[in-house]
Parts: sequence; structure tokens; C-alpha cells
Amino acid sequence: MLEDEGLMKLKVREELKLKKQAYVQEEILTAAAALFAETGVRAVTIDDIASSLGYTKSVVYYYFKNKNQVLWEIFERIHEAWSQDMTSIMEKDLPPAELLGAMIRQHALNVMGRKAWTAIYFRDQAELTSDQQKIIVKRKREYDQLFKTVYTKGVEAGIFRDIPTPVIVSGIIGMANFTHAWFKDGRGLAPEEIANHYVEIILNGCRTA
Amino acid sequence: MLEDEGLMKLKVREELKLKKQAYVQEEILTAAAALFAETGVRAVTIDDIASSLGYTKSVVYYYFKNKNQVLWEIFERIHEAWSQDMTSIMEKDLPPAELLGAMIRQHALNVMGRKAWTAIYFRDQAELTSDQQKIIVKRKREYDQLFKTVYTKGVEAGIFRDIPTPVIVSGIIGMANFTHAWFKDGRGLAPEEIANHYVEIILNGCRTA
DNA sequence: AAATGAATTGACTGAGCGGTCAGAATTTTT
DNA sequence: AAAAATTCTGACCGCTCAGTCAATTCATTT
Repeated sequence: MLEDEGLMKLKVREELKLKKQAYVQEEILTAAAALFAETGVRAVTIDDIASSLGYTKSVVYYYFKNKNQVLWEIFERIHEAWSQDMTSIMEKDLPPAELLGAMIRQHALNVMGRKAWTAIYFRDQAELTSDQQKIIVKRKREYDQLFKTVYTKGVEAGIFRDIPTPVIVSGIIGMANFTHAWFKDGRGLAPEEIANHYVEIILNGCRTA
Repeated sequence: MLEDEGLMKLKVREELKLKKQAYVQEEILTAAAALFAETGVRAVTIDDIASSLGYTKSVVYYYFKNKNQVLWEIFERIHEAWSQDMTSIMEKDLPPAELLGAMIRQHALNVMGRKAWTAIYFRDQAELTSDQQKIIVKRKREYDQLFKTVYTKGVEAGIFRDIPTPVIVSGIIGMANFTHAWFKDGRGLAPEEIANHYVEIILNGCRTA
């Protein structure tokens, strides 16, 4: 029927439009993340973001409701990527030492692979609304919990020393996160080497004597 | 002579005035540091700082030239305190393992003892002028160098594994710094306990097998 | 070619904030 | 008590910037 054809066309058009918009949105988010990471969210104007792409401010406002939405979408991207990486490692069902090693490696690689993200995630949380902050706090707790659970299993299996989990887990994450402040792509060691060093340090540091 | 007496009086008066002013200045710096740490320098207005002490904006401008000076003085305080603590440990001339342990402990305690300072020092550097930033970068290098030198000595003495110094030193500092984000005074473990755990983790993690 | 709708522009508003300044209040000195 | 020095006040200026909006350009469909 003609009605159906019309509907189909509308759907296809709609999809194309959304795809195009999604592309520009990602473009803007990437540019924004780079700028945010450099000088902090508060110091970056919408104009800065737009003109770094050759756009005008109004273009950004055409694709995003406001500055907060730009920031929040970045936080969402970070969470999605990181939590997916981590859960896919957990699914492998490795023994505690190997598993913890793989998790540390993955986290460190994530940080070095996207330094901008880490800078924003751990520095500019205060720029979010309090509702958004609550969500982030919850997600961080869940993320930490993955590490804590694995570590506790290792302690129970007698292969890890009984260090309080907040201490060891925050230590691991702090160590890895800090790479965002000094690691330079292409200069010196490769991310994999650095990550492996941290795995070694932690595993040796926690192993029962 | 009368002239001398007059000069003396002027000097004493001058000193008193400076002492009084210094007191208010420190008061303002402390309040500012607390607010800066909470939400970031950019998000804090001079009005916020002033009214958190029951003053008006103009009072702050009476004691400080501008916002940048307030921030810079905080950076100066941090550097003074930290570098003094660290050099006084170096002077004890301990063997590498003990020395590195003491340094890690001191750094961790410094961070937990003044969480606000760490937050500002590592997050709000971009708010400084580029000249000031250069100074900070240099100081950080020097600070790192203290750790690197000790670690290298330990490697040469055969007691530490040969991990590239930027990796191990940044790892240590990152681990300790991150406490500022999760450590709560009075809740859970005491700073000394936490610091000792990190000392253990690192020393065990680096010791030659 | 006309019509429809998506994308873009640029001028504008209003609020917030850093910083100034003339003078008022307070304290100290003589 | 007067003079001098200090601390403090509050109104004000200029600028930046988030966000709006009517109008225009561009692309697509019929």
C-alpha cells in the first residue's frame, strides 16, 4: 500500500538524519573532551569547542541542549567503554592473580589510551549536577567493587596478603590513573610495558611471602 | 639620637603591621584552599572566599593583588612544606630501602594531612600563568628526582628490581596522591596505617626476588 | 520550480564575576 | 582631642560567556 511506502521512506530518512547528527555529535564530543582535559571544563567556552572544529557556537547548541549535556555525554561514553572492557575480562573466569593482573593492565591501558577521559573523569566531576554526581559515585563504587571482590578471593585463597581492600584497590587505581599526567604517546616506554610493570609491582607487592 | 629612636619605632610598627597582615593573609589562604579544593579554582569567586570568613570581597583585595596571587601563594605554601619535609628525610642518610620507605610514608602522610593541597596542586595547575607553571613543572621534576635517585641507588645495590624510574616513581606518587580522593579523616584506617601499607606494597613489589 | 525541512548564522540578552575606587569606620599615634 | 594611618565598605565598571531567537542558507523531496 502507498501508506506503507510512505512510512518506510520516512523511517529511512529519519535514520539517515540521526546517523548524520550522531556523527557530528561525536565529532563535537571528541573536540570538547580534548579541550576540557587540557584546561578544565570551566575554562572552556562553547565558542572554543565550536571554533576548534570551524563551527560557530550555535552549531553546538543545535546538537546539544547545553554545556552540561556535552559534559555528561562524555562521562557516559567513558563509563560505557570502561565498564564494558572490565566486565568482558571478568567473564573469562581466570584465577585471582591472573584476573587481577589483567584488570590492572586493562585499566592502565584505558587510562593511557584516552588520557583526556581520565583527566575529565577524575577532575571535573564537580561540574556535574548533584544528581549526575550521585550516579558517578555509584558507578565508581561498582567499578572498585570488581577489584575488591577479586582481591578478597585472592586473600581467601591464601595468595594475596590481607591488605584492606579500599587501600589496595585505591592504590592500584591511583597508580594507573596518574599515568594520564606523565605518559606521552610515542615517547619512552609503550603503554603495554608500563602496564606490565604495574601489574608486576602490585602482584609482587601483594603476594603472600 | 632622636633620629634613631624614630627609625626604631617605625621598624617595630612596620613589623607588627606585617605580622597582623600575615595572620589575615594566612586565614584567607586557608579558606581559599578549602574552597578551591572542593569545586576547583575557576568555580570559586573572591566573594565566596571572603564571605566564608564573614568578610567582603574588598577585604581580600586589600590583602591580595588578585585571584592569581591567592592561588600562587597556596602553591608556594605547598612547595615549601613538602620540599622541607622531604629534604629533612634525605639528610638522615638511610640505606635505600629504608629511605624510600620513609619517603613514601612522608608523601602519603602529607597528602592525607592536607587533602585540599593535593587536589589543588595536581588539578588546578592550569589556572596559573605560564611562567608560574614552568616553575611548578621544574619543582615537580626536582621532587621526582629525589625518588629517582634513591631508587637508582637501590637498583645499583641489587635490592630493587630494575624498573624504569619514571614508571616506579610516578606509580608511587600516583598511588599516594589518590588518597586525597577517598581518604576520610576519622573514618576507617588511620593515615599512618594506610601509609605503611603502601610502603609495604611498593617495597615488596620492587624487591629483587 | 516550488515546497518542505534540516542546518547554520549572527546579533542579542542577562547574569556573574574580577577588579577598582572614593570614602567611611576604626585603630593607633602624637 | 586631633591627626594620621589602617582597615573595611559598597557601589560601580567592563568584560566574558551561556544560552536564545529570528532570519537565512542549504539540501531534499515532489
